[in-house]
Amino acid sequence: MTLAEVQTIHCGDCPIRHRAVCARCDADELEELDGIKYYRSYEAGQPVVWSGDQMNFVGSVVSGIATLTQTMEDGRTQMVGLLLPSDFVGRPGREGAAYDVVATTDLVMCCFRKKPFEDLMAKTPHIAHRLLEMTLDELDAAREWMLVLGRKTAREKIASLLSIIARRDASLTKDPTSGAVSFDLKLTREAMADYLGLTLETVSRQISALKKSGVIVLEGKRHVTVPDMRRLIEEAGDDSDGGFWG
Amino acid sequence: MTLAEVQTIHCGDCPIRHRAVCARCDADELEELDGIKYYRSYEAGQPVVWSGDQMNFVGSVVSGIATLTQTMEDGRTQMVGLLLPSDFVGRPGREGAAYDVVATTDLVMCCFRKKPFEDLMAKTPHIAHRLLEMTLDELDAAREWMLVLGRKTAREKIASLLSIIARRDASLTKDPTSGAVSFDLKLTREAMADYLGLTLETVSRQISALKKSGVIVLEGKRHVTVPDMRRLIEEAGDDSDGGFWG
DNA sequence: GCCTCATGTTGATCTGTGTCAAAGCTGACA
DNA sequence: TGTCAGCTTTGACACAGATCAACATGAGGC
Repeated sequence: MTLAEVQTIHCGDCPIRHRAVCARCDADELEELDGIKYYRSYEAGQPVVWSGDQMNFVGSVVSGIATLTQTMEDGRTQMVGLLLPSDFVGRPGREGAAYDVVATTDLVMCCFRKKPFEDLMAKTPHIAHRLLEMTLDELDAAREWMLVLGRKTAREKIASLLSIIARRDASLTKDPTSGAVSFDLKLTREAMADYLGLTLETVSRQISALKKSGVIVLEGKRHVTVPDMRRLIEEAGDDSDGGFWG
Repeated sequence: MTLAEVQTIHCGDCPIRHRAVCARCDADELEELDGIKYYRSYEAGQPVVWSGDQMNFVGSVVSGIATLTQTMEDGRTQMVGLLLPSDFVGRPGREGAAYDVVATTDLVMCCFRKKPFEDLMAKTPHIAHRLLEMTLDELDAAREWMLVLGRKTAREKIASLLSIIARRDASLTKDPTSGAVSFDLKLTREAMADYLGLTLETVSRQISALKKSGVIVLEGKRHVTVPDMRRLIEEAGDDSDGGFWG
């Protein structure tokens, strides 16, 4: 299924609106602006927007996860953001996207084309304000990540990523007596390397090192338990009070 | 002069409005919203907002330059953004700023407090839209910089920074026959290192290396001439078509 | 002029991370 | 059951960039 073939389906009842656009407004605002709400579906691995394409819509993730990546000609790649449900992407009217957006799971987005989006912005100032807030949050997160990329050691980078995942991951479990936290790493070592500006070998080695010093406990390759979050945060250097994942 | 002592002066005629907030709207919009426009002045080196302070206003730079930096307890610092005239900063109502904002030259800002700012956003949707656009531009620039920090070599980093400065610097001169471009580097080697996640020694060495291979010509320490921009962009790996500086 | 201090350059050496290579593990599938 | 492919770990080695140190340059003040 190519980008061109993606179905565009009108929807009269977008489940995302209360979390995303309307998170701070009265319930049913959007329903009154009929004809401007759409779904789009993408399969895992499919590009949502490819760097250089016209990005002619604004979309909010309903379900699934997408990654934002930048790539150099020689193949070096850097992940620059994640889109989780309720996050936004898109610059209607902007020539050429700045980075690739790829669905890493099956993905559903609620999309607005240029004109309806501009109408929406003009008619509902509180939605415009909420969008600005969300964008500023993303900007803060991106800037925090710049410190990780520019100044932290490999070990600190891994610890930063783990502590941010631990804070953000909704499916995490917490042991009430010990306070230990566990979660599934949904990333390959290579994906982690792309977030952190490292090689996958270095990621693997540093995870082994954190395991050996007892900061984390691994079951299998992907299930992580953190016996003491403070210890992990300490390893991260400190940041870790907001972060890349929102 | 401490932050608390900064004068807050009502102004009825803010010269920045057409470049910043109103860049895409009819001329005199702001004049009709009297009583919500302010100036603030800062001396070079003075903090505008210190990380952890309440950031209780939104400000647009009228003149001067400020830097945004993040610092770790052990002193490692990473520059995460620049504020040039017409740029914005601030999150009214947000507890604690995410990073330090410091005036690096004498600085004048046009500021809005929380309430007037929210009124402005509500009453003038085209200004709200313009603010969103500007914030999205900054987000794109931050993400582009993440590629530089995470994946580029020292030499590529220097070339990236120089080509971005060459594109952004208003005071640059261009030789009409040869196409050579020259400008003054307004940054110390240390500041460049903080942008690029390097040490100042590495910055110095790589500048010398670029000079030796003829990509740039130096007069004194700070005046740079680029005989062939394509050559510099090639050295940068490629990105360099938007960038950190706006 | 001379001193001082901030900024910049260069050299020698060290080290963290990349690179290349081999082998282990796990789940899918025939 | 065996095989295969993708992911992960681990080792040996190389190298880019950090660190430590010495010296150069240039502007400002006396």
